[in-house]
Amino acid sequence: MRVLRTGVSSVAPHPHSEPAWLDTIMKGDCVAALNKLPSKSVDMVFADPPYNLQLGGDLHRPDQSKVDACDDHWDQFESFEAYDAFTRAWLLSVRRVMKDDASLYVIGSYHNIFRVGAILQDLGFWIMNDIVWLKSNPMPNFRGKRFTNAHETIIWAVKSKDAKPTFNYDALKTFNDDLQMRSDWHLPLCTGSERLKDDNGDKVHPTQKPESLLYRVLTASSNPGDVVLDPFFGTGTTGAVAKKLGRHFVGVEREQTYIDAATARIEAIEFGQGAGLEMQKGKRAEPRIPFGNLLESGMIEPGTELTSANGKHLAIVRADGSLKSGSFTGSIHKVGAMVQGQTSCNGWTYWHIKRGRKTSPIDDLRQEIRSRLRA
Amino acid sequence: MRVLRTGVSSVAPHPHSEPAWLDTIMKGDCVAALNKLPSKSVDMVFADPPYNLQLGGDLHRPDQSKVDACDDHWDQFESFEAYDAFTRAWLLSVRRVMKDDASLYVIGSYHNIFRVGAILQDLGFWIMNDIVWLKSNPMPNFRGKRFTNAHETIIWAVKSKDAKPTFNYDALKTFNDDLQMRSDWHLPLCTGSERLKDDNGDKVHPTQKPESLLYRVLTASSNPGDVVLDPFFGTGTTGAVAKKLGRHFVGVEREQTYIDAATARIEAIEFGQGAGLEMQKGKRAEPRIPFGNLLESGMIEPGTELTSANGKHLAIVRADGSLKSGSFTGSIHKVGAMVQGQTSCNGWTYWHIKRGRKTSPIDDLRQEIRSRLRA
DNA sequence: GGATCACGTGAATCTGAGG
DNA sequence: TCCTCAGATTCACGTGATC
Repeated sequence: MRVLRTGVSSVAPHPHSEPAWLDTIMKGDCVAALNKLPSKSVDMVFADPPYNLQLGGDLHRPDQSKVDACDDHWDQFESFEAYDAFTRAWLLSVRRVMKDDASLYVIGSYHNIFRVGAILQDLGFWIMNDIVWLKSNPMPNFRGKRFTNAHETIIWAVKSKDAKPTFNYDALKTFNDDLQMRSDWHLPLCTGSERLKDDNGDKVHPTQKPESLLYRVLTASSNPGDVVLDPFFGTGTTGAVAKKLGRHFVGVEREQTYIDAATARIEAIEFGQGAGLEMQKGKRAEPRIPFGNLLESGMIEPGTELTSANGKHLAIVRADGSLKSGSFTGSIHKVGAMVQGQTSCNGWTYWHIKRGRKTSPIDDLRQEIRSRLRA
Repeated sequence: MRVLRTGVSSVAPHPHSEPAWLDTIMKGDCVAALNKLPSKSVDMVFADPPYNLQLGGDLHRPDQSKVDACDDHWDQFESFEAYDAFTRAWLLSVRRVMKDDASLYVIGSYHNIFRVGAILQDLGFWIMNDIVWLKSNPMPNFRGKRFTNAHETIIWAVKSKDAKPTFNYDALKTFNDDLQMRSDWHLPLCTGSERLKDDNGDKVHPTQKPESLLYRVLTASSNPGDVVLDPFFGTGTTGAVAKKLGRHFVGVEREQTYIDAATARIEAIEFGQGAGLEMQKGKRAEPRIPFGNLLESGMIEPGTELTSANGKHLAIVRADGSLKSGSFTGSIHKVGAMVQGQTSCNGWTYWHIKRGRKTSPIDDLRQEIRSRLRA
């Protein structure tokens, strides 16, 4: 097995003992190569498996005029069966090396993606989303017999229903001009200077994916320092973007031509690091401040009156940090829920306090404490 | 079996002896009902089968209102095996009644579409395209745990590789401003007055499809006078659009409530009244370019410094498209507002980037991406 | 009467830390 | 592993009331 070592490790050494396969391309068959990795060792997988476009040839028989539906069915079963076996094998290998909360992204077209998706489900993977990559510049349908095939499908799956994968929701929302990122991604094809060409000017790989696609996948489901596996490495788009974004990679590839192109490509990239890689964090990342802290710190006195935003509900703050509203007592959340007759409530944003002439949510006080803590 | 006869036949009599089932809704199980149709008797099929959604508990919006989920009994299956068996059964029944060159459209989501697609292939169907219906107004992801599920997938398949289905290429191209119709269709959900409501104002069917979707399907793959089958008729969108466009329909439906609603709906339509209408187009607004696109496309590197026009304020671009300026972080718009102490700001014109000796607003970069997309 | 705003709602596999 | 409970979380668009 040939192994590529890029300069990555010297730039960003793994904190502990760095495994030999990190930031390398393993040459060989996908299943055989993955067997050399420890189980539960990667944080994310991006897979661009063969689409099996030649499948059509298998279906075409020379004496097709005599083929009846039953024989036709048999032919297809045979060749789909082979693709399914291949798919099950690599998915099982990938599954073994995935950490329990790792994310798997698989891209494909209508030729193969339905089989991949069904097998994923059969193997116990849990689908989080399917995503459509809409190509702004697809190849037209020359014969005018179908719709222009203008998209590919990406399946985001995890190992089980209970997995808690990385999902940088706030980062993606900020990325998308403060709107939730949707399941449709409008991105151009890989063309121009990004497309790797050989000495003859021919494209090195027939289906090189654009870096923008990997950028979005890695931003969504990985963190700096994570290990990203690509079992069909090709010309190394996954590795290139991983290195740019400060992630480690490991690739598997059978063709030496692709390995050579990918190696040169990745070596020319600088490992990303620094403040530029920090991502927007949500409220959950902030330290938890119990409501009692507002009393301890003197920001609120026992006996203070809180109101709902519309002023309809009143509550008194008691010395232990509980509220009393009529016959209801309990935490800010519980009392907020009870006065509204609901099952849950975010007391921080529901209850308001009068400060001077203005009324503001007690969440503002929490923010003041948090900024004090940071200082 | 209850049979609905609409007024269609009197308006557009079938040339030969018109079968009793034409322009009717057959009540009952899909397979049993289809057994009563002659083989090779329909020109097109549109199928909207149960999606096999697997919902956890209740889901509430941030304002505490409860999402009215699709939890109907007909959408519940015990296992993937059960769903697969159901799918194989109805697809085989449909296959028998399809003419050799008939088109089959099946719509689904990631819960079921991969299984449907794989089974289609296993049964010998030939996939022509997969089409994505991009919803302009999907339900958001309220908990921020996934991408907004903003699309559904439609598979267009025929009975065999050799089938020559109807495809009204030129009509579609004309509809699409002289561009080939692509595999991504941007259409809004079925809402407003089009959505059927009962006396309580509740929706009659949880998953009524928009007529615009059927309009496009029927225009693409059928001709006036053709017979269109919908084995999961629901509230009859397929029948309604078929009648408007001068196609005959035949539907199968188990629930009397849906049959009643569909009957009334279709009877109110005049045969062929919509045939001269121009097809509903998706909005072709200028594509929205989120700031993150500038990073994925490599136009801006993480760590780049942006300034306000007067140079007073600086900010660092981070990999996720967020800015960091002092202790402020967020989108270009939010940070622009914060550094100025204002409530809102157009980050595109506020922030500037140095390119060579010149400093220009980042909006210039956005324009470059737009022109690239147009090219 | 036109503009504005509050409100409702859509095929959804929708929490997680701590005890 | 289970239970408890703090507390985080939404976009587009149509309708109808109000100004």
